[in-house]
Amino acid sequence: MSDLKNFKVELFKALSHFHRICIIDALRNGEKSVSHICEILDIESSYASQQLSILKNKNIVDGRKEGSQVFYSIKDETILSLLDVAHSIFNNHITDLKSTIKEVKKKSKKEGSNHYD
Amino acid sequence: MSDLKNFKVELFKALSHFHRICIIDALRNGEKSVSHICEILDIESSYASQQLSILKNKNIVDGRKEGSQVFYSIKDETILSLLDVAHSIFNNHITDLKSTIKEVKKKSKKEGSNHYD
DNA sequence: TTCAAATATCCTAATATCATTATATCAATC
DNA sequence: GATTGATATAATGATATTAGGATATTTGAA
Repeated sequence: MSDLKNFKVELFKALSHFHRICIIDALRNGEKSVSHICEILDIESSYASQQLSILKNKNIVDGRKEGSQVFYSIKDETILSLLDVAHSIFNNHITDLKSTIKEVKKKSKKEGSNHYD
Repeated sequence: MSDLKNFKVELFKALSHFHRICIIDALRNGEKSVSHICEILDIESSYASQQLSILKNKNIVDGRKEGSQVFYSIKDETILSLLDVAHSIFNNHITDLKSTIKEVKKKSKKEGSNHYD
C-alpha cells in the first residue's frame, strides 16, 4: 500500500530535524512544559512551539494544557525505539569504520616494508 | 553527543522520500540492478541513479559492479527494522483512530437519544 | 572504432523547509 | 480591564530538496 509508505515518509520527515530529535529525547523521561523545553534546548519559545506543532500534527507528541502552560509528552513510545534503532545503526557504522581503518593500516604496513625494495 | 543526533537527522532525511523507501523495500530480498529497480518502480534511470547515490552516501545501500550493470543491495539490514518499526507505529495510529471513531459514535448515539427532549 | 545499453552526473525551475521577527491569543494577577 | 507571562501563529528571506531533461561515462558487442 502506498498509504503506508507515505506515512513513513511523513514520519521520517518529522524526525529528520536536529531540534525535533532533541525535543523527543527531552521528553523521554516524562512530560515537560514548552518553557522548560526552551530552557533545556536553548531555543526561542516561538521556535519551540513551531517544532512542537509539527510533532503534534504527526501524532508524535501530545499537549496537555494546565493554566497558561502546555505540557508536552510522547504519544506513542514506539517512536523512541525508532531513535534507538537509529542509534544502533550509528554504532554499526562506527565499528565498520574502525575495522576499515585497521585494514588500511595493515596494508600500508605491508607495502611500507617493501617500499624501497 | 551531537554527532549522534546529526547522524540520525541525516539517516531519517535519507528515509523521508517515497522512492527511496520503495528502493529499500525492493532490495529486501536481495540485490537488484539499477534497470531492474527502474522497472519495478516505473522511474527513469537517471532519477534512480540519483536516489541510489543518496542512499549510498548515507551508507544505506552498496553497489557492486558487474560488467556494465551495477547491482545494489542493503548494506546494513538494521535499516529494515527501522522501516518495520515505522510500520508498527502506523498500525498503532490505525487502531487509535478506530477506537476514537467508536467513542464518537457512542457519544453521538447518547446525545442523539435526548436531542429532542 | 563505432554503436548501443546501462549508469552517472550536471543543470534547472518548482517547491518545500528552516529559523527569525513580529504579532496574536490566552490565562492569571493586579 | 490593564498588564504580564506563556504559548501559538503568521509572515518572511534564506537555503535545500525535488524531479525532470540533457549530457557524459563506461562497458560489451558488432
